Amino acid sequence: MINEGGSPPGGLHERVLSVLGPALVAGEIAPGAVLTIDGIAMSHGVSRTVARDVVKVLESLQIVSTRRHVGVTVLARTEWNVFDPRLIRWRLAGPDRARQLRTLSELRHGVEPIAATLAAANATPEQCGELTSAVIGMAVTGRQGDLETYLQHDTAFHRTLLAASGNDMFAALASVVGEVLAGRTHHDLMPAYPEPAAIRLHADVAEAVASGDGRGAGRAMREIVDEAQQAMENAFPAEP
Amino acid sequence: MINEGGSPPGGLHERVLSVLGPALVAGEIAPGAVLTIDGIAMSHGVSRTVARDVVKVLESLQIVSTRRHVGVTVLARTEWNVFDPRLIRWRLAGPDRARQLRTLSELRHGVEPIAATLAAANATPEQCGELTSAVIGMAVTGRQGDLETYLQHDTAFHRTLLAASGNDMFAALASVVGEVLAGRTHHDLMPAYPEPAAIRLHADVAEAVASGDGRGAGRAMREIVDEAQQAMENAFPAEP
DNA sequence: GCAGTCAATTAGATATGACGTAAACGGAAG
DNA sequence: CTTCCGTTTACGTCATATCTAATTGACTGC
Repeated sequence: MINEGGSPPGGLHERVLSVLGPALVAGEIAPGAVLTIDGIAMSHGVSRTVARDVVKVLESLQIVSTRRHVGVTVLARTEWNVFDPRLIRWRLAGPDRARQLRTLSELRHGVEPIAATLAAANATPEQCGELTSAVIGMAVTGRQGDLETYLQHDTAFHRTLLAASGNDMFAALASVVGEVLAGRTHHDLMPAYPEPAAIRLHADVAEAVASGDGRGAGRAMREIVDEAQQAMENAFPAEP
Repeated sequence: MINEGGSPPGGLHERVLSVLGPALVAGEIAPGAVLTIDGIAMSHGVSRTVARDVVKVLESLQIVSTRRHVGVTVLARTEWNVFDPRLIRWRLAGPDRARQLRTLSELRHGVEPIAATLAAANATPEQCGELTSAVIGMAVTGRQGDLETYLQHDTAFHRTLLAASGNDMFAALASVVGEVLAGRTHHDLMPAYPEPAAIRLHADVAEAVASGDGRGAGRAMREIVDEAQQAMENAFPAEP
């Protein structure tokens, strides 16, 4: 193929995936629907090789399953690997955004207090330093009303804390928490100037972690996520 | 290829994957190591097509990344999609088993109380029924010391509860919780006869969920997972 | 002697054609 | 009407060729 029309970014299959994936998670191709590899190849103007690659990835996300003579069947949402970052990104980009944010927020609500407690036992001195400098950054930019930079420090704080928990799976949720935080500030769910109380609580967490006070760290973090959860529920009221 | 030596199970690439995957998560092929698709194809006696499929899956798990002229690089563990059920299974089957169980147990510790609280608001009458019948099953088989059947009812209880939370991601953790519970009974971490107190707490959760008492459900569930976490930590003391 | 450039090499990415195989469908036989 | 077998279909796998990007190293110029 002589590359008709210019080929901008990464691999071909990524381009196809970035079309098919969102379409699937958005429900445009409903569960139970059946595609064929040749159909995918033709409708996207790529070879079977690429279509196969794409299907392999979707299969590994358990969004589809393939069977001979049947084709590529879209699975029910309950089968999907909803923890895959790619899937999360697609859902956040689609009509499911509000629901996904609520879901992630609830997950965060469960995980972060435990992570804080564990961090108090496992954090390295470097990580403690990162936590406090993140808190300082939050305090400074918060007073200035620079919400964007505030968000960066906030995200760094939570990422460091999750990593300090010493639990792989918690650490892997850093990007998810980042999404929730970003979603909040970019949806005008933050006051023009962050609550000094919120910053104070972050400082409490950092201090408790540094002094090995697991219970205290957990308690302070629980207050943080309680408040965040509240804001999220006010913004996106639960639907039936 | 005329199928030399008999091909028992699913696709070829699954067989290769079931060798390469465990080897990677076990650290037999250390992060930073570089493989080649042709090498994989040859060393497993399959075609490049199959090797490509395998690499695509490993890539989607973010265990490896491929770059031209370089090959297939094993990524650092921090990059891995540690929530993928396949990855979890491989780790549970390898030398990382104890650590993975502890990790999952901590995750469960965070998630289940929240899930119980949410379930109190969202559970359908059918789900409430399933919860109570699971509790009854636990009580009966517990008295008889039939730990295997007890485990089944216990697992069903937690699966139903997670599903009833109305949160996709919590529901997806059902298999993880199942692994933790199974790991516990199959490692002789359970008394010969389950604590009546534990069964009582499950009943409390079911009752609180049925009556819409979110705080009560969360509190009772927290006691359950606290106890479980304790047992897990006693069995696998934290290492530096 | 060092830096910048270009060509050769390498290995993955893609395209294509062929064959094998399992599953579903349909017609024929009992 | 049921059972069985052949046909069809679409994925699984293999093999080969070409394209493309990235690395390496030699070559040139300051």
